[in-house]
Amino acid sequence: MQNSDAMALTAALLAAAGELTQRIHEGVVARGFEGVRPAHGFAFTRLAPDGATVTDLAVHLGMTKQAASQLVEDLVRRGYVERRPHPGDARARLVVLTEAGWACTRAAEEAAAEVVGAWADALGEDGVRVLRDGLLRVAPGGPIRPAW
Amino acid sequence: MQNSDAMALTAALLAAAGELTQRIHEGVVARGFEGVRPAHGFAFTRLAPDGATVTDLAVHLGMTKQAASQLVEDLVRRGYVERRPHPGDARARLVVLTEAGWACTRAAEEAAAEVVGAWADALGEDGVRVLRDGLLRVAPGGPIRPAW
DNA sequence: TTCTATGGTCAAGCTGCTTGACCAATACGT
DNA sequence: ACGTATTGGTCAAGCAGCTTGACCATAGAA
Repeated sequence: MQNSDAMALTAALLAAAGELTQRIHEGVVARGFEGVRPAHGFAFTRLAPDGATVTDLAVHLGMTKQAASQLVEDLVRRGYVERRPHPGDARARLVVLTEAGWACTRAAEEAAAEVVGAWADALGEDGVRVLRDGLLRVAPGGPIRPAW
Repeated sequence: MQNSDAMALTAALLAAAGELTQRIHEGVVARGFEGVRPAHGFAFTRLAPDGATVTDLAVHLGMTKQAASQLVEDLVRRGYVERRPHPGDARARLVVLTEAGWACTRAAEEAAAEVVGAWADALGEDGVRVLRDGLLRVAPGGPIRPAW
């Protein structure tokens, strides 16, 4: 295994991650959701089950809570989430998806499934599974946010 | 294949790409090269063989030529590259690595090989190869720059 | 020659993030 | 109970890295 192969793997990983993210984003936009950034999508996946606090979001997205707070404020203005009082902690506020937020989340999942489906045509369902499992074994809990 | 699996694959890809990039960067810093960003590394891989123009770099990095020009200016100040007159085109300037630039490139390759080596311990050499080949088949020429 | 395209830089502006300061509510120690 | 430290959240200012727009010099085509 040459050193240069390691760089090639890095480039391939970035290319695949970037392409997938970008195409999902395009799919979401094509479904009529404008003004959303990929980062919003990753926020949605954390908010989806039962909502989360700003601090939770910050940890999940790998940014400061101030930045997460700004992101939430942005999503509130766009109508995708709302802040509700937190049951059991008067300091905290529970950020939950609105109906529009849920619709956008579903759109993202559809778009993602579409792209990955195309990948499955090239690699086979098993190939995709192997890919995903390998990645999970090799970088469990890696940062969602890109390093540069 | 569930929709949510597609999102899991996306997350896994970003995690792996982010972790690899980050660890290479740490390895480079640990080898004594400070003030370099991952983006610089990807610039180096384009400059490595025989140098390149600012416009070439911009295309390779997926940014405007103004941004690439700023990046080059930064690298010049740090002593990693220098601008030479372009043989055969008086408008263009050939950006080439200095000795420090080459040293930094080698350091990055070493660091990358180190991390990927650890991955090979978990997946086997073949597993890593399968990973890389799958990625290349699925996203050839994808963007090096992350989408968010 | 003249007209257009290309390589490069300067300047200004914007976006998404950071650091720093601060307030309100909670948890802990005594 | 009380005082102190910790935690959740926001406001404000600043910064890094990128963008758009304008411009100049050289190159290539008509």
